[in-house]
Amino acid sequence: MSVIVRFAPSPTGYIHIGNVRTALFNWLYACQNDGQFVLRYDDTDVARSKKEYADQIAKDLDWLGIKPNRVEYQSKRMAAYDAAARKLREAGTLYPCYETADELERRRKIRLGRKLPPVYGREALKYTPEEIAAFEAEGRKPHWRFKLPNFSDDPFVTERTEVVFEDAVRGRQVVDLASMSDPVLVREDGTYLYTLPSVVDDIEMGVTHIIRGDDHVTNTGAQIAVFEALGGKPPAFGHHNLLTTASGDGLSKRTGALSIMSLNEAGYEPMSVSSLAVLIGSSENVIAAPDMNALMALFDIGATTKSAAKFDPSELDGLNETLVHALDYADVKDRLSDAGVDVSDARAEDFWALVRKNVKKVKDAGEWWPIATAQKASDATLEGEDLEFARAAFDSLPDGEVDQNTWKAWTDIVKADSGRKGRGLFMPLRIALTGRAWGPELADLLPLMGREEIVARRP
RNA sequence: GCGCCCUUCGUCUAUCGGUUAGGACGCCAGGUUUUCAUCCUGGAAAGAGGGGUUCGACUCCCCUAGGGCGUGCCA
Repeated sequence: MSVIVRFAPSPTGYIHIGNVRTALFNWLYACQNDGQFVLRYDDTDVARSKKEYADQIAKDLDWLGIKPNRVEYQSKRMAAYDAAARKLREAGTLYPCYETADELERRRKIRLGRKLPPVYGREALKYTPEEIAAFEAEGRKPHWRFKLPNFSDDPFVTERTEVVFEDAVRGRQVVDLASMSDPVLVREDGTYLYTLPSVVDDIEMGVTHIIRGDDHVTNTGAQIAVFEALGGKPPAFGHHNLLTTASGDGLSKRTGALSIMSLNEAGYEPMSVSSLAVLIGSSENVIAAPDMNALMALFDIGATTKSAAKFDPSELDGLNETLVHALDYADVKDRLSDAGVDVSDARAEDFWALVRKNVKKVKDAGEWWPIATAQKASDATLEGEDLEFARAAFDSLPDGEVDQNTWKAWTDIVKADSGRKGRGLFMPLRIALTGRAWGPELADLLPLMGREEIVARRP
């Protein structure tokens, strides 16, 4: 049986590293098993779902290298859900409830006050036809709950109350349905909550593995019950651990700075984002995988930890740096151009080979381009003895073409003239030439600059 | 409140009763670069607390503390 997985975001916000972790787990699992990846927008909540978000999610996934084999929108599949709901109503497992939100809230509080789990008491199952008629006469519309096959009010009737499933990361899981409320499947306005559409789609789309965050573990019990009520075979499950921020809070949808979109805009490589998202919280070392195949080789859903992992955005910097240091010119040419590097200049390729070791992001190379190739006023200032030293040094620049040997020849002369050496010798020259106290190898930078530029930078 | 899960260096983690508790990132130091960065080498750094069980516990059990998740007409 071929593997079919799905990533089912609700387009109610931008996705962040936590969401993308789930997407990547699914994508990698599908790739490892020669399977299919379905992108399914869970957009049944019409009030909060927006096309803008759905579009951005698609872009984000594409940027990361996730190419869905199939894209679906739940908002376009209402007929299938209607049919499923009808089937459940006929079987008597989907029943109408007329409580208002306020009433339910009141009951929850009462149960809480009695130190009881705040589960729905199935009051709606006991309505008389007269009561229902009265509700309808008031103009009240019902919402519909799924009757969990969990317990009976009759103490002599013993029904199954536990759902057991084997989880790919957490092992054998037991969910006690007795501690859960019958889930609402249909809202008062007739729209569906995610539970029913999700199960209907998983069945109809042939989903074989559901890989998602472990905040869904308890849900899985009810979902398996819905699968069975619909005559479907529950797929395999794998619930990965969740990420928390450094302060220990769960990642929420609104942590804007951590959205994939903003990470992209900040200049991070997609593979550094993917590497961190996939490898953190697993027994694999967090390293920068250069491409998706390398990451796939590292990924093992069974190696995921069960406890929440702290996600530190600054880890991205280190990962990105090692990735960038190994990037070839061809890989970054377009982006260098965007960053202000003149890629029509013959020096551009050498420039990249030299400067990549000194940048954390590809776009940072843009700052070095004018320093390396065009006259740029010095930012840093030299004073006193260093200034005098530098001026004298520039006057003794050797004649002839500036090549890779020039730096050595030049500094040998300057060293003999001034008696300076080491840091005292090089730092004033570096600062005079580049305006910075750090940067690429000067021996290689000089030929890029050319004689005119060097001379023009005499402080 | 109730239920489920979790707790090893700063961080992500390995260990499946007997180890000098290992690795990676970060950090520190040394080396290379006659400079900074890059690169190389080395180092410091951990079993939440308390009870058990056992010849022996990071590992098994219980309690406490801390954390995550769930408990929605959200997904």
